[in-house]
Amino acid sequence: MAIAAVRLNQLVETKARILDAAREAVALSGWKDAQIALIASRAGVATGSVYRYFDSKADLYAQVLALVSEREVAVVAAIVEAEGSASQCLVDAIYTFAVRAMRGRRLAYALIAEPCEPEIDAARLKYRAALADQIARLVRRGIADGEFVEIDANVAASCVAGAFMEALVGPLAPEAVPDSDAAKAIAQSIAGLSARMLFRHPTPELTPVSRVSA
Amino acid sequence: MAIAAVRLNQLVETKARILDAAREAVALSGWKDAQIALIASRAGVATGSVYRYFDSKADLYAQVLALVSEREVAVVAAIVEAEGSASQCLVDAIYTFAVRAMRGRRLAYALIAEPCEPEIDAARLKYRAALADQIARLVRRGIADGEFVEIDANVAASCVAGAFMEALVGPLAPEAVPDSDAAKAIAQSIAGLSARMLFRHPTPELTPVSRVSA
DNA sequence: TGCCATAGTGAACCTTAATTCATGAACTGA
DNA sequence: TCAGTTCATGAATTAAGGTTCACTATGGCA
Repeated sequence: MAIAAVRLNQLVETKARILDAAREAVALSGWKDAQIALIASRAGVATGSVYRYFDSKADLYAQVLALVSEREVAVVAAIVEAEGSASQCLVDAIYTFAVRAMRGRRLAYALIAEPCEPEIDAARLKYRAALADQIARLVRRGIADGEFVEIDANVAASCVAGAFMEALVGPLAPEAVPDSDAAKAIAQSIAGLSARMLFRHPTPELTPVSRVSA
Repeated sequence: MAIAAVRLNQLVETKARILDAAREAVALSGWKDAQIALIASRAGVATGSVYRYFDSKADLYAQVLALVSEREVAVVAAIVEAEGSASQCLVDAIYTFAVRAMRGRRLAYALIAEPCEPEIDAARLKYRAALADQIARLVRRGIADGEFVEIDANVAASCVAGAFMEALVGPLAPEAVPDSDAAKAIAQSIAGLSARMLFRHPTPELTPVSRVSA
């Protein structure tokens, strides 16, 4: 007995609205606003309704994280797969990630660094891992092409990911300046440095190219 | 009206015992065991007594963190101040930090990466910052000596600190192998890579020297 | 039109530790 | 020895949200 399409649509829409409200709340003022009752009211549903769509608070935020993160990982993945030397791709990937993060500073800060409940924090680790996985692929390519030093790709990828994420934390902090020119300079420094650790030969300074589609 | 010396000693000792019990509990099984009642019983005092020595749970763990972290930061600081090129010091500092962390794997994991309550997490950030500060001093030295690329020392230090900490997380995970030979190799990779991003010239492979005193 | 499955409601309930505090013990100096 | 003060105790309280659930509203379908 199939449920009417209209009704199904309704369900999907409501779920999306809750996810949206949750994302917005975090993007606006971080984890302190990540309360079920608050999200529900923002989404225009009752508190209890949230539990028709999500098993728990942790589940809800795991899905929010997945939603946002998948987009970022996809952007990085696209650059990883793109034309160009591994070195250039790596710099571009990091630069693009950094620029995008700074653009949605508050949300990025929450998703990357802001102290939050252990359950949610655990979900963040998956995101970092997924990102590191993309980097690792690039590392393998660079090693194969002789551009990068020969080293365990996973260790290298962790180092790279850790480097640019940690360096981003300061600039992402809610009170930091969202200024655009300075931000670009910082992103460039971060990308240059983070990638540099892998270069086998002294490489002519690579100018990072933002490959942001939207 | 001075309190008798004996009594004062008693107080200091009790406080130390509570701190110790807290550290041990975390070192043994992480934040899930970081409950006041449990710590109190481990320390051989009543739950309420903990509050004679610490304002709150967060305060207690902030002090535990400070205690452990200060030691690590001091070890790094000593290496930062030591003889030798900035490059060699940097490699040594990271290597030593990594080796020490792996030695006290469970505790290091808890202090660096394990999901925990927001209040405690916030205290961790100070530790990271203090460590980054030490690295930053070394970066400045390296730049002044012409060994490192010219770059904002704080950004560079964040990158370096982020790189080796992130790369350590995997090996520090409670279920990871505590094996000693493999551990050294990993520590060496991490140190080599993390430092490499700063080198101006292709540097002959530096062999990290563990400068662990104890 | 009336039935029924399904979604929505939101106040009440729980859970889980942190925190408090009334009480008593112990030690101090006189 | 005795009053005064400090310290220890641990059961009871609090707090803060997450989660539940008995009830209502809705909309498709015969």
